[in-house]
Amino acid sequence: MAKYITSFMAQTLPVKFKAQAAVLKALAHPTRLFIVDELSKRERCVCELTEMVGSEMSTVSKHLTLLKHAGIVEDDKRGVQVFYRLKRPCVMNFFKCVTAVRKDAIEE
Amino acid sequence: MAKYITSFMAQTLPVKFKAQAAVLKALAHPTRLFIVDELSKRERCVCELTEMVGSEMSTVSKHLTLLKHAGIVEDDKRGVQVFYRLKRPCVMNFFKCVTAVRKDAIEE
DNA sequence: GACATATTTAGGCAAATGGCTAAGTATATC
DNA sequence: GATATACTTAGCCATTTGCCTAAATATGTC
Repeated sequence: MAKYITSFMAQTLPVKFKAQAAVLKALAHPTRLFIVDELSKRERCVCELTEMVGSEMSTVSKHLTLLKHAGIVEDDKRGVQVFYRLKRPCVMNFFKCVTAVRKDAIEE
Repeated sequence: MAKYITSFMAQTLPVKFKAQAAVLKALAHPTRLFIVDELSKRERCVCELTEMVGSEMSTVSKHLTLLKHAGIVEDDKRGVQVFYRLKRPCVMNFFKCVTAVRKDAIEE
C-alpha cells in the first residue's frame, strides 16, 4: 500500500511541515532548552554555558551550532570568547503551552 | 572537565526541561505535524490519516501512539476504527512563532 | 466459526543523534 | 614566535529513530 503517488501529502505538504519540524527538533533536547532559557535572560559565552550545563565544551558547542542553524540563536566573537543570544525571543512564548500539554500527559 | 558535580544543572534542571523536550520531540516530525494540523480541523480515524500521509498504516499508528504518550492527542475506538483528536488544541498556538523562526533561519 | 477490515505490535535495518576524546583554529599574552 | 585560553571540528561509539514487512488482535459480517 501507498507505494506510488497514493497521497497528496507526499508531494505538497512536507515543505511547510519539514521546516517547522526542523525548528522543533532543534529545541527538543533538555540541554538546548536549558540554554535557550538561559539566553532568554541574557547573552552568554560558550564557557559560561559549559560551566552551567556540565558537559564537555565540545558538546555544548555542538548544541549551540545546531540552535544557530535552526535560526534560534546568533553569536559574535569578542576576543577569545563567543557570545550567544536569542535571535527570536518569541521562541519563549510557547513553553507555557508545552508545559500544559506535558502536565496532561503525566496525569494519565 | 565537568567530570563530577561541576554543574548545578546536572542535578536540578533536567526534570523541567526533560518534560518540555519530550513534548517538543513528539511534535518534531513532518508527518506528526501534518497529523496534528489535520486533527486541529476535525477528528480522524487511522485509515483516513494513513491515506493522507502516504506511509504504511503501521508507521502512522506508531506516530499516533507517540503523540498520545506525549499527551497531545487522544483516541477512542468505534467499531473497527480508532478515532484520534487533539487533546490540547492550544498546541496549535505556537506554530506561527515556529514559522517566524524558520523564516529567519532560511534567510541566512 | 470462517472471513474481511482496521489497527497495533514485533522484528529488522539503515540513518540520525548525542556524548566523549583528540586534534585544529583563533586570539591574546609573554 | 612560544604559550595559554576559548572554541570548533573530526572521528568514534552506543543509543534512538523511522520506516518497512510480517504477525497478532479486535470487531463486524456471513
